[in-house]
Amino acid sequence: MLSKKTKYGIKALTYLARKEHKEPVPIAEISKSENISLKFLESILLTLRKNELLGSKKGKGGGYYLLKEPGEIKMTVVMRILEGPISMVPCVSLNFYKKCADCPDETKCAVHNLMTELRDSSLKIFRNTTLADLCNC
Amino acid sequence: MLSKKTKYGIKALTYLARKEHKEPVPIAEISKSENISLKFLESILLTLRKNELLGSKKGKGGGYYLLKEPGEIKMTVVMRILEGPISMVPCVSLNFYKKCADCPDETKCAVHNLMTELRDSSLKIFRNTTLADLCNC
DNA sequence: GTATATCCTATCAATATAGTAGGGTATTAT
DNA sequence: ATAATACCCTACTATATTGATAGGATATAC
Repeated sequence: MLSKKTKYGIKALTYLARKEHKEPVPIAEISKSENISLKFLESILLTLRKNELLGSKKGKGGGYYLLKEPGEIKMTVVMRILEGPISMVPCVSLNFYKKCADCPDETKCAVHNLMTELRDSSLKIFRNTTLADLCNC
Repeated sequence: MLSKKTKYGIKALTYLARKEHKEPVPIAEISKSENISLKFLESILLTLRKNELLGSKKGKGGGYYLLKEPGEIKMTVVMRILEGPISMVPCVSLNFYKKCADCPDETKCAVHNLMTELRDSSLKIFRNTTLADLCNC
């Protein structure tokens, strides 16, 4: 299952991307528009800022804004920040690889091979999709 | 993340599929060979039996066996039994559809559209992969 | 200085996961 | 028949994650 964190994060990013002007958008505005709990959204946007997807401005007239053009933001990056590894098992992860304790030979493991295929197809989609693509829905 | 339940289930099914003869295989044998906790594996095989993927025979010389040819068992079926819906969000699920409470228009939802694409590519893989394919690793 | 808004930490209830424990029941070989 | 084998079922538990909520600290515009 996709976590609400990721779901809300993508929705928030899309909301920001749809704004043509680059002025900071307050959390409350996104929260209201997208029906997301304010405090929960706050922590999500904080994560996105710490991972250098968003910039922020404090005080009156402050809020969050994209640091790059929507067309420059790939979903691989977004997914890894919010949801974690693209792979469903650590033994096929490119960025978070970890050997299975129970599995003597990865190349002969059915799970490993199936999940490798799955990861490849997921990666293909996430790599070829940017925030800009998601705005044209 | 893929649950251990699914991981172990697939490994067990593959183990059974690799046996050429059709004699029942005791849980203990699979458990030992695949390094899976006996009791946990027991509950997994029980699930697979209840979902008509496996048959069982009690008593001495008993055990579990496949009810169909490995080439007849698609991974869509296996995954839905063990892991649940293929889709990462209910609003794009074919078999477990549920509308999102927070989302007024699915067709304009970035998450919905991204996850639909993802589901399609996952389905394609699971539909085109049978147990027989996983044995040739 | 006050209203606005982000930033940061801590807490919490609910749920799922990955088992473990222990016994009960059915079947089969002998 | 009976002992051995293996399935069947229920309940429990420890741990982690999720999806929040609460409260205050800090920065900025006016």
